Amino acid sequence: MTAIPSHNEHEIPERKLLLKNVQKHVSLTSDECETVLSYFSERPIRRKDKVILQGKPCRKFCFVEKGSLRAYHTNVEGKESTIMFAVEDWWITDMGAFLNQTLANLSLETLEDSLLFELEALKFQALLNELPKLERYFRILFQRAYVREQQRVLDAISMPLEDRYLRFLNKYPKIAAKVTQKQIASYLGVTPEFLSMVKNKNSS
Amino acid sequence: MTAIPSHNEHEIPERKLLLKNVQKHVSLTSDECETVLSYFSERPIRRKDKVILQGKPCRKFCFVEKGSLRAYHTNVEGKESTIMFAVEDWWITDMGAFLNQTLANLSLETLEDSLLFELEALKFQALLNELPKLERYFRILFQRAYVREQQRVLDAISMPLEDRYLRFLNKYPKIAAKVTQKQIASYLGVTPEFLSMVKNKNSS
DNA sequence: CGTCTATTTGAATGTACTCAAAAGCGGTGG
DNA sequence: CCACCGCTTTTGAGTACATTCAAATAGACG
Repeated sequence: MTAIPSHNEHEIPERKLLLKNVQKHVSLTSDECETVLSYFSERPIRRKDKVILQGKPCRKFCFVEKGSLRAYHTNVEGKESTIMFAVEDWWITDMGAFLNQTLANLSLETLEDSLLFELEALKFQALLNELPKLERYFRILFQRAYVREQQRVLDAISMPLEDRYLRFLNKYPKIAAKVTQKQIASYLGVTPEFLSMVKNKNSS
Repeated sequence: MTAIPSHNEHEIPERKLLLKNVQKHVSLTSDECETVLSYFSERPIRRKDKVILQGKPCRKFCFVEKGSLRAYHTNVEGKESTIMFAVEDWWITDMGAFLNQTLANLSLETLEDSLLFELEALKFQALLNELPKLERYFRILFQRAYVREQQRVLDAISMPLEDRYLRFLNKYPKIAAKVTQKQIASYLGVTPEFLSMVKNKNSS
């Protein structure tokens, strides 16, 4: 029999992006760090695997410890719209469905082999009750997410595609390097054909 | 000389939408209610007055006790894009500028005579420090705002204008009743001419 | 009542999509 | 290592969506 690698009791907390991320906004004792981690389950997951399926319950709020994911909606005609990408050190889920515990409106799939820290909806509540100081952490998180999405709405309704594309490249260079142009097109809300045209129109 | 109406020391807290709104998510003692109110300044304001000016500092986070407002961005060509409307019982500001204390990217104007409760940026921090339980309130507020904006992005990039228009009417009937069609067009990101056409195309 | 703005209508133009096909690229199996 | 396969990207023609500009009509407000 081979030895089964056991959970390492002496992990260096600094190596966990999750804890570092939380501690950007609230300080935690090492006891509190352990408490936080105890609410999460660590999950290695392979490229192109689905974490959430549109139409199924959405139970998890995911922190990306390693790797990258894409959240997208598929409409009745089968057209995909990408809602967000997440790389290392980001949170991702179908927040609407997660909060209200309704069926997911989005699917979530990995872009590469990844490592997630998953938080169940009930445990999310329980964690906030046990460590109320985390309310501040999540308040700041959602506040920023709100500002970002609002800016994205403004971009979508007020800027021409070329500007939006360049802005995306500029704002999220790490993401741009990992995803296909088709996925960027679906994030910007245009067809891949049109994005290709706009990109290449200057080089005649 | 006419008598100057003095602040009423015995106001019925239930009459304040602000306190009722907070208490939807966290319970407050009557002392805490007074504390909350002490951080705000009450401001009556007339129709079409500006609360925030694009390009100027953004100092206030506004709760609409009465009336309604519109937040919009004006681009270099002078085209306006409406970011949000707020009616009674809503919060509104240029959140990005408010948070980072940068110059406003949006203007905020009333649609009618209104009554605002204004919270200064520094007082926002101080209030959260004095009453940490409000972190939860704002966490929930921003969490929902995030979900709404994300849904709006999805609508904007995936649905035809007619559907988006009908959805707007259906989702915000109170707002739809108060604003012009031109303002709705600028919220949806199209010209008023085109919105008019789409609305009337079925009645040939 | 008069003025100012919003709404509607229409023609011409530009933006973005569909469908189809060719070219490029990456991964997989032989 | 190479050849094939599937998917992405590009290109192009034709069509639909959305804009600009202009002018007429309708409403709102003082």
